[in-house]
Amino acid sequence: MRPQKISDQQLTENMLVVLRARGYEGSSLNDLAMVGGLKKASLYHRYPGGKETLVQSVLDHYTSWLQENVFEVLTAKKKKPKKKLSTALQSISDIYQEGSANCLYRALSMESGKALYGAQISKNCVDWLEAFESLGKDLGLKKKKAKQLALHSLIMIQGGLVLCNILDDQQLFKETVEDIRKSYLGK
Amino acid sequence: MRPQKISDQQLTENMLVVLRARGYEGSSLNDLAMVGGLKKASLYHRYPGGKETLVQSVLDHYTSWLQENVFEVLTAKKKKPKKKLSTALQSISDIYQEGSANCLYRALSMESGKALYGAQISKNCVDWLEAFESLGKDLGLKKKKAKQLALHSLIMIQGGLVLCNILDDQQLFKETVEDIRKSYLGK
DNA sequence: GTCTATAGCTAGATAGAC
DNA sequence: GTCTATCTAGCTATAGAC
Repeated sequence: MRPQKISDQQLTENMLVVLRARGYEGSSLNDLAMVGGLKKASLYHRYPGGKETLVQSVLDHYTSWLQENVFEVLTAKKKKPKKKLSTALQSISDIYQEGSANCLYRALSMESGKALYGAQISKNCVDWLEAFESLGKDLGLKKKKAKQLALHSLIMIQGGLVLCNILDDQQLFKETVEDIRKSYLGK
Repeated sequence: MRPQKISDQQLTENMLVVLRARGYEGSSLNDLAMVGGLKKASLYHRYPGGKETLVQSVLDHYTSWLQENVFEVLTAKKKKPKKKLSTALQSISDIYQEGSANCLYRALSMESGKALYGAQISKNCVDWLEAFESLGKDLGLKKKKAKQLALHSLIMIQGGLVLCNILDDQQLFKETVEDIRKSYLGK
């Protein structure tokens, strides 16, 4: 048993960089192995199921991070909603690197990835919507308005990321996040 | 000289379906030939430059359509702005098939496609923003507000398409388009 | 203008040495 | 646990028959 060249955690994070930028078909096992300093055959030791399970693992890691740092923050009891919003938006800025990094859900939603991961990505987006809806109710909004704002927040984030990526303008993403904050604080 | 099996126009439109759904890397020449009822070798007769020029041609066609049916509509002189907005939004619903079809710009903005077409896609998005800004001014908005609404419109369309695609909910896209209309009509 | 055949390469995946 | 070597299938692209 040789020592691991790179930890599972670090490897997953490095592969996430490739996957969110190039998508499922665009990311070769060669690419994914290289960012871990490995040869592709080594990936089959860690992921015996091949590319499909490898990407699944990265997707699970990404989703866990969002659940912990965004969804659970927003649905926490006995915390001030303004503070929860602020923490969640900071986490969102972090995971998308101020807009310079894509959303993995979107990267894996081209037709090939969609067939494999579409169902769970869909479910994860529903979790996003429910978490933001919970925040809206916490702020005293009616259910319908809370639902609207939640949907609006996710549309703005996804659209902001697409445009920030195309126009190469991180300021645009920053403003998008601020617009979401204002929409909740009623300004 | 044998007769063409399929017109250039029809072939381009069929290949657009593949490209917007699968992106650059995800669309093989086999796939692209098949939707035209051709073999891939035949594509090299029409596109001697290979895949890169083929996709370029589809992208140009797509951009021309947007310019004619959205941008030029919005910047037309001597037309009522409310009517121009209505026509442009209908065209947008049409080209995205009520949300069920992706934006080609987004599909080609994964890393591989971005290297090839990123510059012109960026320029095309700027054209979108300028066209909607022109509409805003036409409706009597100040320049800053007109710029804001234009950016908001494109973010909402892109985000709405991403979410409509992930959640498989066309009603969501319809509402997104209506939100844009309301944002211009001040409701 | 379209086709078959094929070149040259890279993809995902596996076997087995160390 | 990682590696080299290799398999098969698919990719882009080309040559040449019809």
